[in-house]
Amino acid sequence: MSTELPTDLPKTYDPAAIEAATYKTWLDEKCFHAEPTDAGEPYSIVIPPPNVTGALHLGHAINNTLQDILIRKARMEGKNALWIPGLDHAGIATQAVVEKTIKEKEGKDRYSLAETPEKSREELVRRIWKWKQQYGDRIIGQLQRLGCSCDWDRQRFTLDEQCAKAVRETFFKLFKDGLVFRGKRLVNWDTHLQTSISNDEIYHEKIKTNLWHIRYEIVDSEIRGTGGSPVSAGKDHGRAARATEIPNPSDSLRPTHMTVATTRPETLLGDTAVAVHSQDPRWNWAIGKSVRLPLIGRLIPIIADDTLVDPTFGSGVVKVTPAHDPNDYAVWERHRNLPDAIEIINLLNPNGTLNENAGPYAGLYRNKSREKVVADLEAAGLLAKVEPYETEVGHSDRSKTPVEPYLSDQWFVKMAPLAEPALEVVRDGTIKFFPERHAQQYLSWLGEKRDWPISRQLWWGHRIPVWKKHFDSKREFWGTPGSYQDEVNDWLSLLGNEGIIAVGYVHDADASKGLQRIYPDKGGFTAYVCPPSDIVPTLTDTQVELVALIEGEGFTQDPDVLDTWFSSALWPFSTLGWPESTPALAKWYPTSVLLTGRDIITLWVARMVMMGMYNLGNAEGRMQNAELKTPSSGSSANPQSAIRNPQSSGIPFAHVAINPTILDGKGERMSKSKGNGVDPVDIIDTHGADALRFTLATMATETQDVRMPVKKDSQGRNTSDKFDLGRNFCNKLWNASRFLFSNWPAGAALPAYPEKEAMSLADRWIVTRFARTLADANAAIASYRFDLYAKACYDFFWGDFCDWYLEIIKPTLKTPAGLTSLVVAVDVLDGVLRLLHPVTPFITEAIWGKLNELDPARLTCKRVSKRLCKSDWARTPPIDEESEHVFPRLQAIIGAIRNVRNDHKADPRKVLAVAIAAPGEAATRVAEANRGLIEGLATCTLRTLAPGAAPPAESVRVTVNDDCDIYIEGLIDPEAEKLRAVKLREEKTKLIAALKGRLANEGYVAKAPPKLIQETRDQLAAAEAELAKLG
RNA sequence: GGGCUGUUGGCGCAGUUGGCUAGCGCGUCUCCUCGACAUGGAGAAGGUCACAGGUUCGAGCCCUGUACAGCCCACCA
Repeated sequence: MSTELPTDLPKTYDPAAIEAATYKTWLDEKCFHAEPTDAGEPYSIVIPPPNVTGALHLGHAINNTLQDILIRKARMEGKNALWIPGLDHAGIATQAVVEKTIKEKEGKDRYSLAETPEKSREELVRRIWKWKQQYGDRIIGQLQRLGCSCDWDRQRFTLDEQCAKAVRETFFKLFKDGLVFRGKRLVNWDTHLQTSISNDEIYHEKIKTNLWHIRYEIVDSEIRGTGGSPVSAGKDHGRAARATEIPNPSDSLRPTHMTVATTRPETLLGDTAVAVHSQDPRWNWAIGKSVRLPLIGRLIPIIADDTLVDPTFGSGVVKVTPAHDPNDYAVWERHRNLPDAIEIINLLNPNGTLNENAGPYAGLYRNKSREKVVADLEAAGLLAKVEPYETEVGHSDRSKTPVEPYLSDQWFVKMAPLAEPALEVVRDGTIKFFPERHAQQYLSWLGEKRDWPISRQLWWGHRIPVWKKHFDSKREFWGTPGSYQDEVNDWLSLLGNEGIIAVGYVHDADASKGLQRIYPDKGGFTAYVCPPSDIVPTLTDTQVELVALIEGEGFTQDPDVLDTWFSSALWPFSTLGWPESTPALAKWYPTSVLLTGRDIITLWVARMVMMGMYNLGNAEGRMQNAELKTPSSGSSANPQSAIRNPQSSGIPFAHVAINPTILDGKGERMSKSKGNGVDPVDIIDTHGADALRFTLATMATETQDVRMPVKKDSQGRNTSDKFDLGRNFCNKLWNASRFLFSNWPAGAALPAYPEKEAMSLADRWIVTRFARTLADANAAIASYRFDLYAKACYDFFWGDFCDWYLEIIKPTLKTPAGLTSLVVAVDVLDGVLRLLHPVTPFITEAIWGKLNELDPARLTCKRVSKRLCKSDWARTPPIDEESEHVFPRLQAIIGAIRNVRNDHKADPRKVLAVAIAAPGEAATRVAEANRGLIEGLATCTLRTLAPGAAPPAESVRVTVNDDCDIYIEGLIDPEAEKLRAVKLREEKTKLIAALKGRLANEGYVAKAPPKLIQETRDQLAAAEAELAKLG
């Protein structure tokens, strides 16, 4: 492997030469594998499982790089660190992609893959598994190229057996607790394929049609109640202002009709209300009255809905067809539990024809029904106006036919009881977001507590473990062998030979009542049963006999599958073996942190918290929840009890770190569907994995998105100059190491680390700087500021270590005296390698190997493992405050001399004579003691002068550190010198004016901290002294 | 429509509880191949911190408003 590096390292770092071999070594030596019995406190992360839809892009690369930084650091800190990798089956997206390729290659749709529908389903699922294998492997390959230190022995897939168990357990638990229910939902219905489709599969087409204005007659009778209060979601619409308080037109002026405009007149057959704005004086007097529905004469209420209705638009009246329009459906939902609740009427058959609710129009297709309705309206004189109109109509991507909003029965999860505790743990700080502002999105979304529709009309996913059977009568139900009602639990059960094989509820024939715990009575009903998860933990293989028992009774399984996010929500514990109580679960749950993008805070993060608390919160956790909800009641409540124990609350993680979104050069989000994703492997090929990782880390600021302009290289790969930053840094690291190695004493081990007294000022300074850097880096990573971590490393290594320290020790390294510095330098390099390893694992591991090769005795030290990834995190060396204070003064002297040289265009090789008049004896001694350092870096010969001594003739003066004069001889360029003096004088004059102004401000002198005022005075004095010297 | 973010030298970005002459990388300009590195070294130029108010002794930072750009979610009878 990489330790077999050639003794003469190549001049330029070549990532390709070491990356693959290094990664293989890590795998071979199981460096990333963790066992619950391993030593160290637990530290764990679960990967946000990438979709198997396609390959990873840079957005995944940044997310996984940051996770790897945390895991590698934790591992080096001696923690029992586990990073669980895995993939998401991504229901809709994956099935759509595979169906599309089948359609393109074979011209078949999913129903015609085999002779029977059931066989076609099996065939499609088989083919998607094949796809999953192919893309899953590619994704894993990408993660490994990136250097991710996942425990590959624990790889999971959201559709694998273990995840299936977690899904079954959770579903049954929810079902049993009455949190899964059957409800109505508008879906996008493809009437041609007779299936629902997702939003992604809809394209919009501009259609020229008409806007029909239809007159509805106002009827004075109230259908129910008083019309209720205006429903308003907007915070500004005053609830206080009642409709009746608004002055109305006098009765005689009130119109007798309302005119509504619609592009779909046929839907009026399903209207169940018309809505107006509560503050609209034209109409609010009518709230609570009714209108007569044209053509069929049904009376429907006039309601107020300030969310739906924009009083400034059109007539200010909107017809409400809850079953056939998403907005109108929202109206129905909003009013559902209010006095002015409205009906919901479905007009559509699955094939797109109107059903019996459409009365005389039943059986007609969309266009035919529209024509007839319009004609009938016209005949009845109820058509006020017809104007041409252009609108966008959603079409199914597959059948190319218009999509209908269609009311269908779906399974839902009741959110309110699950959401409340999940809200509480974020509100009370048990779970923290980084950056904090992202908590807001979580809270506002979860706060709506909208029930979660979990069934999907797909074949790829966890099939819903519910079987149903329709019974015509109670008698028929009791005729089913093994069926009985459970008196205690209030549900029905089916008995097999060995006990209960399923429990469930019955569903009233009246669909609007939903699923309830009622017993079959008159008429027909549907019974829904779910086999308990302890006897049917998965729905595969071994459980088929039990399933057969249920089906033997004439029950059929729901054809739908669960929403992908259902299994994703269980990810933090399903990956650790839940529902079994495994050692891994005990050790690593809750996980330490979740790193993800902000777009899935709602879809994923919130649901993981909910399901974690629901499934793993124990009695103690729940009790604490209860206490928190009523803080005033407990007189003896001590403040400590408010801090919830993460273990008992069941939360899946305490920290949620949100990484920025990567946008392309045009500012658009990278995604597979847009095709603008950049494969990280392309960047790894052009720049190396470490360069990619390092650069991505510097971009992980607290901002919400970063732009990544990419270009094609000569071989057609995507690349970007941005990654030069990381590549150059790696090359610098490589060469600095190479330099130290080339100065290694031949065939000898290094001497012991020197005592402080034996170290030079520069030695002590660089060690101190490293200590500061390490502290900064630790703090940065602890707060998930990966950019600050990378920057601290970069500035220290390049700026301090290479530019200053190595340049200082370079001339002396071959001398015996220089050996001390070499020892210090190598020790700092050792620390730097540890510090950088989490972000640039490959190159640091390679250099580490070389270091061990040169100094095998190192390996006997406890802190050094043969592999850097298994070695200890850097430890903090002592701080030397004196060097920290003095060394920058020497840097300033050198900088000033270099500056003057450059201004005078002196030959860089010309050794100048320089005299320093340091301000005091101590300063003079420091200059003397570091004469070699100054002479070397400023290319000069140095003598020191007593303060105030006469300056050498023909010299250029420059003052640094306020009071240290430097005289540089041998520069004969009066013109340049004059320019310099003029510029300097200008600067000082300006500065003096500013400082004087500040001190003249009475408020400043009176209120600013004294230390600050003194500083200002000192500066003023120095500036005035300098100006005086300039003459 | 709701939520969020950004606006700092040519470009891409830092700037942590307000406090010295606002930093970094790329690019530009001058000089340098002297044995770690030209994916390099030494230096330089370049910014009234989007705009308008306010708070303060003091504002890139805090408050209010405006403009522009963008992201996420929901989408118009």
